[in-house]
Amino acid sequence: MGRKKLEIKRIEKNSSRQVTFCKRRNGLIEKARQLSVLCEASVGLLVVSASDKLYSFSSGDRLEKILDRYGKKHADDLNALNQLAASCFNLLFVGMAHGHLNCVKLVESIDDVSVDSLVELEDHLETALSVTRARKAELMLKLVESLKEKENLLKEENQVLASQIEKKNLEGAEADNIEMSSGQISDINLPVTLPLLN
Amino acid sequence: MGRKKLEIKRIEKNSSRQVTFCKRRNGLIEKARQLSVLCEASVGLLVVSASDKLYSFSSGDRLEKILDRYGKKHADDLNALNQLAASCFNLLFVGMAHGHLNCVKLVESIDDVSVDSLVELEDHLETALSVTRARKAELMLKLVESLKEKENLLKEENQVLASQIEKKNLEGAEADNIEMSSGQISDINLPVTLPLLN
DNA sequence: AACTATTTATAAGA
DNA sequence: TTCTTATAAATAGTT
Repeated sequence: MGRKKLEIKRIEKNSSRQVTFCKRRNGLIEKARQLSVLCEASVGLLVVSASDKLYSFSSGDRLEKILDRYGKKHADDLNALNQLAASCFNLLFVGMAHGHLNCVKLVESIDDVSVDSLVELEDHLETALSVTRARKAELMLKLVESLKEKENLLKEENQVLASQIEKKNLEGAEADNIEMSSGQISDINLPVTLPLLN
Repeated sequence: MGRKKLEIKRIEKNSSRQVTFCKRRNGLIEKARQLSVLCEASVGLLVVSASDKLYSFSSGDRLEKILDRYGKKHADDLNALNQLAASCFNLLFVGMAHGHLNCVKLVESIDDVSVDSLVELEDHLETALSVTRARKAELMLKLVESLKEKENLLKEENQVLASQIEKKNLEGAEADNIEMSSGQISDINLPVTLPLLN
């Protein structure tokens, strides 16, 4: 869209590249904004220049809707994960949007000092989220399994009792050889409330 | 760029909105690609449709890989969530970093505002994740409750059966004093408390 | 999915 | 940078 058709490959001339970057970046961000407005879509855009300057756009107000929808949704896991991924990325973009969620802002480059804190942050999050959660899922599964097991035991027990009664009925008034199996009457001792995930 | 000038506000007509979304989304992604090629910039783009479909572009191959990995994965989604969280950070802080995806190149100095936005980001992320977790916990709880209910029904049935047998016994051979204790035979190891997430 | 009249974006030049 | 302008691209409405 200019005086000449431009091949899509790295622009060699330094100044041209810089000018084009500036123009096209602005254009891209504007397009992103328009898309989000016209079509009610969530759009997150992040651009990092060759000189490490960061530019971003995020359509901010969509996030809550997504999360809300997500929480209430009974869709399949993959779909849910997609949404979560969307939310996650959206959050990232939002977070980077330097304050106000709806406007395009230039975020200044991050320096070496912040690298450390970012790495730290990442570690912190990962630690917080990964190990304990896996552990919790494991325990939940065990609980469910044990309940199912218990259910089976009770069913068996019922069958034994039922057959005993039947036997009794058949024996009728005869003198009795009553054999009582040591019935497995299971005691149920479950936590009344389960501590929930936070 | 069309037959008529289009005001930038939500397109009311449903079909038009959808068509426009499709066209402009493709255009946007192509523009993002061009920018990254022409100017050697890192570009990350994420679009979520109103119907929660996810579209994305990333100048590195990281985003596609991440999403791809996701789609093909059948592992438990708690674990997947962890990966996602990690991936988000990787993408943003590492993958996006100017050109070379594995090293973060940073120049200028950080300001307080960006620190704040990072803190905010962390909050948002945790919120997003906890919504998911809460949903999962809810489903788990329902399962556990239904199992417990079933268990109670079986127990009642057992008691009825047991008392029938006892009655039989009393009728049949009165001389015997047979006492059936409802022995606590089975006791399944249950986690009494579940460690909470972070 | 195509088509095409228009609007937009932008490459080059100043 | 920023503006101007010729031209390439994108796309709104239509079929």
